[in-house]
Formats: sequence, structure tokens, C-alpha cells
Amino acid sequence: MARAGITRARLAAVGAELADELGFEHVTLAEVARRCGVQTPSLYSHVSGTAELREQVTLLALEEMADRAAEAVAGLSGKSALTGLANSYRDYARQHPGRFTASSAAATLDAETAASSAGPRHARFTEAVLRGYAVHPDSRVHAVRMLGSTVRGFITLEMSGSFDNSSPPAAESWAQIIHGLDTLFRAWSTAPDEAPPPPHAEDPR
Amino acid sequence: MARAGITRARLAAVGAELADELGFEHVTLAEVARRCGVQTPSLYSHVSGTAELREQVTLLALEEMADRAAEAVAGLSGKSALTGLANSYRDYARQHPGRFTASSAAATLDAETAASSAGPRHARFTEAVLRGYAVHPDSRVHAVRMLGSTVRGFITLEMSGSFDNSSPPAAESWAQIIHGLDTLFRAWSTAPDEAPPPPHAEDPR
DNA sequence: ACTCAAAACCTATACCTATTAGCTTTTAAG
DNA sequence: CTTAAAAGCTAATAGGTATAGGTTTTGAGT
Repeated sequence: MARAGITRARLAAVGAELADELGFEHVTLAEVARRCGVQTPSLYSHVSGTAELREQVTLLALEEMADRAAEAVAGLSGKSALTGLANSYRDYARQHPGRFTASSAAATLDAETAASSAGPRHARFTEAVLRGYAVHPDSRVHAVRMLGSTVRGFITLEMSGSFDNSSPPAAESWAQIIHGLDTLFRAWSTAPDEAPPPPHAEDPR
Repeated sequence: MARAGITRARLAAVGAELADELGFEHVTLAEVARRCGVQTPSLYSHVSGTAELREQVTLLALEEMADRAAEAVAGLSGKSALTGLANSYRDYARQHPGRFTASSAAATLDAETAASSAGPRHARFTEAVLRGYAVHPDSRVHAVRMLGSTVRGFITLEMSGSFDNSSPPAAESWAQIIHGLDTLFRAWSTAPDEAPPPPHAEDPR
């Protein structure tokens, strides 16, 4: 279709559209090439293969999400910030399901790429939100991880339709869960919650 | 390799091994056929295609996880039950990463299949655990969903290596997070936490 | 034991996608 | 203008998916 010079960035953009339309697993060199009005092998001058193409989509998604997260928490603190951050992710996932899925595939990023990606930015925003709660330093990382886990887990399950078969709409639970996190983080701000014994033995490797 | 008569169940089993060894996305008819000492087309008498093969692996994983969850919470209540349930999932994911990934792909199950799968069993175990907290009926579903989201989210992020670049080992956060959920559910058992206004407008479609 | 039909496999084939190799056409710098 | 690199293209291989149609087992009924 559209010929306009292939660039790495354009491949990522086309791949991202494709992901949202057909699902991240259908982001394929052949289809992207088709949409760019170019033969498949031509793409190899710009990306090393399918893996890198998808990686670019993943990085694009992480960037976009970080941008939105930044906007969402700007000037807010406490529960408003928490709500804004969480909603920015959920809204993004609803508007761009394929990209959100791509962002979950950050697993496949090598260490250097991951470090230079927007990944760390996300952690910083989350930390910023948590700072508003004055969470005790010893609990901060845990809170960051819990927030990330719960938000990503909920969105994933919601997207996969896991909540479609039980009665209250997912949105209601979402509100309650955010409320719960707010409560919990408030509690963590005072006492550093003495570490309970590890709930089960680590494999001693 | 081993010839012993192909059955749907065996395909699922071989597929599950394959998933753990190479990753769920490498569960392919060709490779399963190879491992069964059979030609690829022969599999079509037992499954309708790649999609159904993977679906079988997903169902197998859901069954296994439900079995373990059942064992893990048997005779326990309160925080012990919570910990046991959560750990049963995390341990399963560590021992069978590919199957765990497969279980996350429940999205692709059609409604009937999903309903008759082990999916509902998981919800029941979670509910059972929550019952030990005497969570207010109005909050129960939300608690179930939060527990599911947090546990699955954490495990996914841990598996993807997201926690590898910050200092306290993931296991420590895991313990803290379970502790946090315990605290929260205890709080939810008393007051039904008046519903806060929805944190943001639903799309009014 | 014998038959014969279904079950379980196989071969052949067509179509995708991925990837490599090597050629041709632009394009823009000097 | 010239010319070298950039950007694309064609050709060709490999491996996975899927369908069609044939052959061999196997076991149920007689």
C-alpha cells in the first residue's frame, strides 16, 4: 500500500497497529511488509528478524505507556495519583490491547535493551506515587512490586475475559482493588511491618 | 522416538513437556509429532490443529494447578491457607513455566470449554480461602479477583525477570505481598468498605 | 479362523512465513 | 557527472500447517 521509505520507527508503528488489530502474535514480517508495500526480505535491512520487529513494538508500547503514566500522575499525590496511574495503564490496555500484550513480552528483552528501555521509568513513576504515601523505605520496593503485579495482573485477567462469567462488572472490582491498595499503602507508611518469616523455603540452589 | 499409540491425552502431555522445555510458543504439531515418532499429519485425527493442541495443554495445566491448589489449602484457613494457595501457584510456575504460560492463555478458550474447565475450580478455592477471612459478601468477589490478579501478576513479572534488576530478591516481596493481602482481607472482613465512586468513567458504550 | 470396516498412520502436496544470498536501482555527496 | 552506499528486489531454502487420499492394523462379530 503506502510506500514512503521504511524506517525502524515506521516498522514499529505498523507492527503496533497490527498488534492492536490482530493480536501481538500476528505481528509478522510478511504482514508488515505487505502493509508497507514492500517485499518481506526488504525488512531485513532495518530489523534483524521477527524477534527484533516485535521487540520494537514492545519498546514502543513501553514508551507510550510511560508517557501516559507521566501525564496521569502529574501534580497528583496519594489516592488520586494511585488511581491516575492505575487507570492510565488500564485505559491504555483497552485502547491498545495488542501493544499492552507486547509490553508484557518484555521478558524477551536482553539486559542492555531492558535497562535502556522505558521500563525503569515505570518503576520511577510507581515510586513517585508511593512516595506520596510516605511508605517506609524498607517496604517501598515491595509496594512498587505489589502495585505493578496487581495492576498488570488485573488488566491481563480482565482482557482475557476471566471476569466475564461472574456477576459484578470488572470495573467495580477495579475500584475496590485500588481502594484496597490505597488502604494498604497507607498502613505501610507508618510501621515497616516486621518481616514475617518467608512463607516457604526457597529452593536452596 | 516412543511409539505407543497417540491419544489426545498423550498429545497434551507431550505438549506440556515441550512447553516447559522450549516455551509455550514452541508447542508445535511438528515437534510433538517428532517426539511421538509419528508424522505430523497423523495428529489431525486427534486434534483439529495447532490451536486445539495448545488448548489441550492449557486445560492440562489448569487441571494440574487446581489439583495442587486443592492439596495446598486442605485443612488450612486464614493466612496459612492464603499462603499455601499462593505458593502452590508460584511453585507450579517455577517447576512448569511453560504450562503456567499456557494457563495464562485461557483467553483463547471458547465459553463452553472455559466453563467446563478447571477455571471455576480455581475460583472456588480462592473463595474458600477468603471464607476463612469472613470477608463481607459484598467484597468477596473483589477479594477473589484481587488475589488472583496479584498472584498471577507477580508470578508473571517474576518469571519475566522484571524483578531481577532491583535489589531485594523477589521472594522477599512475595512474602510481604502475601502479608499485605492478609492484612487487607482481614480489614475487609469487618466493614464492607462503602463503595468509593468509580475511579473513572466507564466508556459509555 | 475369517472378514471387513473403522482406526491409526503414511505419502504427497500446497501454501505460509522466515531467512539468506546476491543483484539492481536510486539517490545524494563530491 | 560519477560513483558508492542505501534501499529494494528476485530467487531459493527450510520448516511449520493443513488437506487429500491411500495403506496397514486391529478387533468385533460370525
